[in-house]
Amino acid sequence: MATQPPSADTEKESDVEQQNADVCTVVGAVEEVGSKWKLVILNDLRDGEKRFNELKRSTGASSYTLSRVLDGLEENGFIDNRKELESPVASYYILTEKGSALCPVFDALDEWGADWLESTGE
Amino acid sequence: MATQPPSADTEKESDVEQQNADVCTVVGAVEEVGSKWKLVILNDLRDGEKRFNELKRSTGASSYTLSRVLDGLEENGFIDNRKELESPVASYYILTEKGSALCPVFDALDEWGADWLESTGE
DNA sequence: CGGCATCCTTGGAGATACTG
DNA sequence: CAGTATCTCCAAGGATGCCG
Repeated sequence: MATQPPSADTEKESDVEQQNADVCTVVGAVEEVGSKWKLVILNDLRDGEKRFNELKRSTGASSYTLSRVLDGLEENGFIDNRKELESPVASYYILTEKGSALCPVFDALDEWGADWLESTGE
Repeated sequence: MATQPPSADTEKESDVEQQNADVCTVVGAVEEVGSKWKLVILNDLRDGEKRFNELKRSTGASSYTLSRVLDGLEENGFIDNRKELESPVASYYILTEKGSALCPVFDALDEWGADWLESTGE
């Protein structure tokens, strides 16, 4: 794939631009959910609906971080937020279709981890 | 593992410690390969052996970053480095077993991306 | 060609405190 | 309980330059 015409004289590092933006869907996927917390939180929501503080406990994220990541995930359509204004307010987070579609990824990750994480001597 | 006794009066955010370190293998896996470049590079190496500059082109990472991530990946046993001291030096990177074992993850990621990335309107 | 040393900018993320 | 607002810190990562 001669994607790089060698004719380019100004072949600086800054010239790569965004040619890697859509190399393949994996890259795109990574760009969207490639951060630690996003993965951790989404994986945590596989169990089903969870509350803010539940997630805080299970993931270990701070309120600040959790709030932000949750916000981002909702914006990108990975999760859905349902608020109940009853007693002292309760908001539940749950995976959307888009988010649930990531389950195979987590399964694969889980399987890999089971196979290699232990023997690596963390 | 009741690491968090609800009876704790000093329930500060800093008390969570590492109870999330081994919640499940997914978290562990994410800790190891949860960064953008690691995923991107590993995915790129699925095609087979590649040279430094090949990776630089295809991933769009700078030499500095690439070098570092590659180094980390090698340390963790994901990839293998073969250097040929011929003419102007050539080093090839290739996935190890451990690294190849991640392929299912990338496949899942790829499939997900194909399904959802386009319709999301990047 | 491969890749390390340096500088510098950004944002991810924790601590803490405060509000509805 | 569920956030939001700040402040701060540090690592990730890009740009450049240089060297084997």
